[in-house]
Parts: sequence; C-alpha cells; structure tokens
Amino acid sequence: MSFYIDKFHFNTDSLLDGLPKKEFRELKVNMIRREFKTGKSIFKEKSYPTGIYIMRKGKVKIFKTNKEGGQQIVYIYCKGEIMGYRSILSNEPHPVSAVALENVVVSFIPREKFLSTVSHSLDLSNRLLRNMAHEFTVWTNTISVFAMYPVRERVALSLLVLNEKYRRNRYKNKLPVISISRDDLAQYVGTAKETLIRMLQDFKQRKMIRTSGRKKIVVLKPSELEKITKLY
Amino acid sequence: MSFYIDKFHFNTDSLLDGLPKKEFRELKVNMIRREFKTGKSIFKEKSYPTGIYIMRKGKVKIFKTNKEGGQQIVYIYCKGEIMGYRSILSNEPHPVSAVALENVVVSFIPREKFLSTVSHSLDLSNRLLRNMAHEFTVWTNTISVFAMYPVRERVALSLLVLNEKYRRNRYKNKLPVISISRDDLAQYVGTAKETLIRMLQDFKQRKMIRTSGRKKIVVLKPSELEKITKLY
DNA sequence: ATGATTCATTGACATTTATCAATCATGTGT
DNA sequence: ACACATGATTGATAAATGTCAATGAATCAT
Repeated sequence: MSFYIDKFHFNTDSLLDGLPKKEFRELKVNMIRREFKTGKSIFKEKSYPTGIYIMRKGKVKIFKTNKEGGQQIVYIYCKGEIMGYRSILSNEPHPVSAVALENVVVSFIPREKFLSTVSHSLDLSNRLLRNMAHEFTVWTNTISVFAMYPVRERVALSLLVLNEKYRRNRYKNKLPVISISRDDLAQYVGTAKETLIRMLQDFKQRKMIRTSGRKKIVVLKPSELEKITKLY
Repeated sequence: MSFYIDKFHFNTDSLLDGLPKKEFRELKVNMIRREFKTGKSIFKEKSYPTGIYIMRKGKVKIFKTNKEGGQQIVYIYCKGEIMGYRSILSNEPHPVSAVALENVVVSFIPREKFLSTVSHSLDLSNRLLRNMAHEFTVWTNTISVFAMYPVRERVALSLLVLNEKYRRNRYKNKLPVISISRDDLAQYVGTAKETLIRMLQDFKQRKMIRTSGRKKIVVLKPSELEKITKLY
C-alpha cells in the first residue's frame, strides 16, 4: 500500500482550474509572472501580504524564526499550490516567512484583485473553504507528529513526504531525487543537523536510502521507512 | 503588557452573531440543544461529521490518538467557539476526537442544514473563510512551539493560554482557576505526566502558580511565566 | 465516616537528543 | 588541477526528557 501523503500535503492543484470562466478570467488578467532565485525571500514573517502566489515551478520553504535565530520549516510548497492567501483573508500580517529552495516561478495576483473576486464569487469562496478545511487535517497531523514522535520516526516520515513532493521532478522511470540541504532537512524535521545526519547514516546502512553529493537523497525502500513511522 | 493569546486561540465568538437576519434565522431554526457530561465523547477520529457544534457552556478537548494509545491534545474549545465544521466543508472524516472536559452544553446544527446555508450565503462563506484563515496562524504557532521549544517553556506557555481560556469562568475579582487533570495537561503540553509535574513543582516553589486538590491551578504571576516562554 | 480506587507525586535510572569541537568532502572560482 | 569556502560528518560529552516503581493524597461509593 502506498504512503498516504494527503495527510501531510495540501494539494491545491485544481483550486482555480475548475473555476467558472468569468472569475477565472478576472483573476487571470491580473496575474503577473514573477521569479525568485534559490535562497531569495518571497515574503517575511510579520509583513503585510501584498498578494497571492500560485506556484508554477520550484519549491518554497515556509518557516518561523525564533529568538535564538533558529528556523522551523512548517511546510514546503510545490508546483500547483497556492501560497499566502490566508493572511489576506484574515487581514493579518504573515505568521511565517517564505524562501525559495530552488529557482522558483510563480503567478502573482495582487491582494485587492484577489479580495474583490473572493468577495463576490460564492464559487471561489466555497472552493477556498473546502481547501482550507482540508489543510486543517494536515496541520493537526503535523502537530501530533511533532509532539508525539521521536526524531527517528519524524525523519522517516519527512523523507516519505518529501519523496512524494519531489516525485514530479523525476525523469521517466527514475526514482525521485530529494534535493535539500542537511540544514533545511533538519529544520523541517525539527532536530539538530548532527542528529539528522546520524539518522540518515543509519537509514543508509540499512539500504533504505542513498545519498550523493551535498543535497541529493534517494529513497530506495519506502516500505521500510513506512514501517519505521508506524503510520501505514 | 498582557499575553497575546490570539496567537494560540481561535476566538470565533462573533462568527454567527453578525450574520444577516435571514441566514441567522435559517441556522437558528435548525439548532438543537445538546448536553455532554464530563468525559463523554462528542465525536471520534475517523468518523464522518453529522453537524456543527456551537459551544455554549464547558470545555472540550480535541485530540489525536496514536498507535500506543497515547493522546495528543491539539486544542481546547471554550464557550462561543464553533467545532466540527471544517470536516463538513472538506467532506472528510474527523481528523481528531472530541471529549467533554467538563459538563458541556452546545447548540448543534445538522450537517445538511449547515452546508445548504453555506452554499448559498456569500456572507457566511466569507466569514468562515476569515475565521479559518486566522486559525492558520494559530496552527503554525502551535507547530513551531512543539517543534522548537523545550518542555519548561511549553508548560509556561500552556498555563498562560489556559489562564486566558479559563478567565471567563472566574468569579468577580478572583483569579481564573484552571481546572484540568495532570494527565490532560501533560497531553496538552506534549510531555510525560511526571515531567509535567516536576515543572509545576518548580513553578510552585517560585510562587508563579498555586495548586489545590487534584485539578486546580491558579496562575499567580503571569509575567514571570511570560519571561520563561520568551515570547512576550 | 471508611475503605477502595483513582490520581498525583517523588526518586532512581535509562534513553534520547543537543551541543561542541574537530575533521572531512564537495563544490566553486581561478 | 588547485586552493578556498562552505557544508557534511564524526566523536565525545552534556543536558533534557522519558520510564519504571514506590509512596502519598484526594475523591468516590457505600
């Protein structure tokens, strides 16, 4: 049985695609293509949102920074997903920061255009509702994993989630290649880099994963990792 | 400066109150008063939602259960808040369970009635959107706290949050009394009961809190607890 | 009021995870 | 190909947290 990534992934792909022509055109007209090079900031915690971002290419990490300067990655956005619309709806500053993990291309829709379409489109409004409601499931799962599971299980789970997220990038018939630095992965798992590396070494010796270079990880035996998570 | 509970509390009080008369009446007609005694289950993880619950009296814990039977409390609902509507909107089973922490009174609105009102009321739809968008802020904060902060800080923070949640119950001029078992509090903080108790003992000796009987905790010096959380 | 039961507390100890320092490997620019 | 800079890895150790077992205190049913 395959890993049920839905519990840890938003999957907003079709949010705008099935929209009635009128609203779709209304939003599309206001879209601007924007690019962000690897490592560039897209928006910062506590700043006020200026618009929404529809992911076209690349990956974006969403994280919070604490007093000591440490970062906790709470989500990684992929192609098709929509970022940054919640703070616009609740009229609050961004609770998190966003940085490009790879070269990123997005479609940007300015705040006011988005808001005005939402405010008069029951269809869009209901789609967003359904979408956010599903995201709730993702957040509760994430919280319970962080609060209850030991590092080893969190690493296994994170690799499985990332394996699905990076699946789209793969070449025909090839296994997905997770491309992420040890620092970022540690912050995603919520542990120290050294501890993360020890877990990866262990998985490597058990032939569950293979690593190469500085930031490539290939999952060889997802089913073994699933056993570790005890979540299958 | 007072503790900013908004970051850890939904506050859905006015969600239905300001609604246009028509929709309000439509929902009100379908409300049923229901009661749950302390410890009774309101809904269970993986079951399909039958309706929404508007909290009128008491407290409800929302939690996930893991393989080993352990529970992680992810939220505590208070008077005025609305439970259980997200899973209805996303048409998914409940990702969490709900159990009454005290004797609880709710107004229950059956699934279909709620859905039909949402589907044709742009006003209600937009209110729910704003509401869920704010909740997102709460979830990211919760995740980063669980992932990055040590037990001592999580206990201090949890006491501050609960202090606000229990504020409404207090008698005139009296300090709020947090009424919760050690087991529940430990599950809310995400730690072992014994570890929690040691932290409480420490806070007691420092005169930050007072305890009495099995499940009463009074916060004496919130500002000292705030210092511990380093979040003020 | 009394005994039974459940829950809270304490202590000793084991385990997990973080931290610090040193070394190694990879990728970069020349 | 070479040296530099950055990130990855390893080892030793400390700190945080969990577990188990024993004891004490509050609540409940009679």
